[in-house]
Amino acid sequence: MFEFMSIMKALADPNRVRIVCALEAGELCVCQIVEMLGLAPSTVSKHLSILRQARLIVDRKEGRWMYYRLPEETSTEAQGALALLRSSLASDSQILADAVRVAEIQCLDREALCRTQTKQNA
Amino acid sequence: MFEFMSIMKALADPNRVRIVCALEAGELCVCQIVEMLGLAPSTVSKHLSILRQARLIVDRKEGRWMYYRLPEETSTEAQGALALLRSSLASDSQILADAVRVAEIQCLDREALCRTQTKQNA
DNA sequence: CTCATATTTCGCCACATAACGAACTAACGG
DNA sequence: CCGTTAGTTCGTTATGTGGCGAAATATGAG
Repeated sequence: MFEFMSIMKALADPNRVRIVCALEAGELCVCQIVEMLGLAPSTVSKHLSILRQARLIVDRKEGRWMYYRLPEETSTEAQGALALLRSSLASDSQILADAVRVAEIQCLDREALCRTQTKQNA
Repeated sequence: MFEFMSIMKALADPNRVRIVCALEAGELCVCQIVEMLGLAPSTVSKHLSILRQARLIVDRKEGRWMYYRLPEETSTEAQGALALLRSSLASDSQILADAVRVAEIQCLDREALCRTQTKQNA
């Protein structure tokens, strides 16, 4: 029950749902998620922490950057919840708009967002 | 997104999750749910209202009593969420204990149960 | 009609949570 | 070393939410 409740509470916030759905396309670093949501980095970091504790996302550190992605393996409850998100929001307008925005952000990265990242993305 | 969020918010409270799971066994009237949760009738009524707005439960009025049950037909999102609850909490200790308690409550005379509550509250 | 019963609505309080900015930590480049 | 950059943690604030009791509503009994 406790684990299930932490998953439900994690997914009871629209910004956290948007993060999870954005990660369907692949891993993102924090600054990219910050740009997508238009929230302060500290706020986004808190959201990511809540999603990670619910085992809905996993992280990977690479130098100064922190990358987040959906887990390959996690609890049955978390997998079920992720499947529910996928089936319920696949054609949601907000989620689709976010996907477009994320694609733009990944291009913008080369110019301005994370300057040092230009080498890696090029 | 709005509908999905209302479902997630509805299921982000353990007492509401307990209500939905209890209704797996069949419909219950408000006073039976009140007895199971041990909360004030006004609190339970609010929970039921939130679940109903999320289309996770439906109601049926019979005289002075209000019966709640799981919907035969509802939104795809709600169906998926109910399925997630079923698969995630089928063997949860709290949910199992509630099922036993509900069976006990159903054996009691309904009017006697409500009369007892009234006297306790008075 | 009036009274009792079952449920809901309202008003209030305590606590949880989402947001921000500031301060802190970690990693890289001089 | 130092300064810069990416993230996190901390402190504060505003809003949301769950709880209760009292009042309101609706129905049935007398």
